Amino acid sequence: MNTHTEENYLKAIYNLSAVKGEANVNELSRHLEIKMPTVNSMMKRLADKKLIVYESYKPVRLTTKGEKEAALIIRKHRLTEMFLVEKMGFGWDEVHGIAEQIEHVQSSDFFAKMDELLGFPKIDPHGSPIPDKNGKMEWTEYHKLNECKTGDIVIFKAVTHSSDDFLKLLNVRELQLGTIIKIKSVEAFDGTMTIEYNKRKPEMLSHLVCDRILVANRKK
Amino acid sequence: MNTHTEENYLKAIYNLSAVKGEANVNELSRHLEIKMPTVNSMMKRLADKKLIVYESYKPVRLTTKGEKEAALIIRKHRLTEMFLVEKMGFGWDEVHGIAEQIEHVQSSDFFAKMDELLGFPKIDPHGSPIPDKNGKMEWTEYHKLNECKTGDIVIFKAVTHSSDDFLKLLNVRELQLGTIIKIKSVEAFDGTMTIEYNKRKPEMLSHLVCDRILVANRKK
DNA sequence: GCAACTAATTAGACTGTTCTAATAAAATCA
DNA sequence: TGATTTTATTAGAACAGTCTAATTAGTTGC
Repeated sequence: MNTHTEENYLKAIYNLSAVKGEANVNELSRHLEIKMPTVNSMMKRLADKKLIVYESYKPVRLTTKGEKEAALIIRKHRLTEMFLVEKMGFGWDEVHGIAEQIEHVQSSDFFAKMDELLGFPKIDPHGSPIPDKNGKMEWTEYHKLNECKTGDIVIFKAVTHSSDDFLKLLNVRELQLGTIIKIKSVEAFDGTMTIEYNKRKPEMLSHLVCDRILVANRKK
Repeated sequence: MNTHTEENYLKAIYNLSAVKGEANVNELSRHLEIKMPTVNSMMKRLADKKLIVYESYKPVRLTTKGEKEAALIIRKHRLTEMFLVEKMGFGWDEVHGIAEQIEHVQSSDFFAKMDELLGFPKIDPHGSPIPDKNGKMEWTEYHKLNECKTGDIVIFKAVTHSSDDFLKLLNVRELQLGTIIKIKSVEAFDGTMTIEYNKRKPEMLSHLVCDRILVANRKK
């Protein structure tokens, strides 16, 4: 008996927890664009339902049950994104908002069919892993482009944020998942990187952009 | 700024109006499985928004505005049903419930893409016409199987109800849209029809079933 | 360690959507 | 036409989800 609303709270807690293992009311409020007192009262409700662990004035954590529910919503979201890109011809910068609506559809058949038609994908169009039917998810060990040094050659594997504007910036520069990137130089002052790929002329990427790009060393 | 709820009321009024041009509170209540006082108060809200014409103790009618909104929701519903059947491999008996959820997605791009991928279909998997982007819909002149006489040969064109059970009954009997049906006899007492099609042995269909099957004379 | 700031909570209100119980109007039918 | 049944309405309550304003608890910086 999940409401749309509850699912959005769980998803937000899940995403924020990914970094620190917990989320505080203030962050949730900003992320969901819902005022703090509202978030606060919802935390009590989620705690009553044993979906989160909540004590006054402390950050919240998902319970095992809450984590599983959140992961399954994220599974639906990411399967949908993949379907929209692979089977319907949308761009990776167009699918987030649509998937946010479709993820709330209550029909396991529907998502099972997507999964099957896609050949049981492990990642979404942004390189993020798709949790399995039990809510288990495996993050391959990537690192941020930011953390690379001059001379490194790496493969673009995923983005950590999927905002329209960010993805369009990458589109314009023809940077796609799988692109092999060579770091030509790193500006000491502000972290701006100059990179080369696809035999194009060098591109410069700001620190903020490099912080949102995940890469793997060029082996496999 | 349509809510999910409002859309469901409009759709119900639209569907009930198809027959008589108007709908009363009692019917709406049964159809939506929402109690009469709730429906009643919603009628006032819809009237305030100029979506329906409502006077106490009288049936409601959609305004031009309300009719257009309803038709556009039905467009989304039927496009979705067609997509689920044609592009995802669902059966015509499986798609109604899923489409009821997806029809509320707010993204014209999403439905435009479906429409395009489907080659701009004019009918849904149950033979019902899909309203165009302006909410205009054309019903070809079909008649009920019920109204046919012994000896008539007709083509199965559409169903007037899409309940699971009804469609499964047709599945079991291999009755599909396009099937050419010959009426062998009609039972005078209860209207049961004996029909023949696809070179199978004759089948008997109850009056209720025949009432929900729309057919065309066998010309075009 | 206190002042100032930030984060979190409480209290109370409002909207949307639903309900039940009671009442009233309209329709039916004998 | 008057009694009965059906349909519709009003009144009032409830819950989910949101808000603002006021208060309290923690945190940070001298």
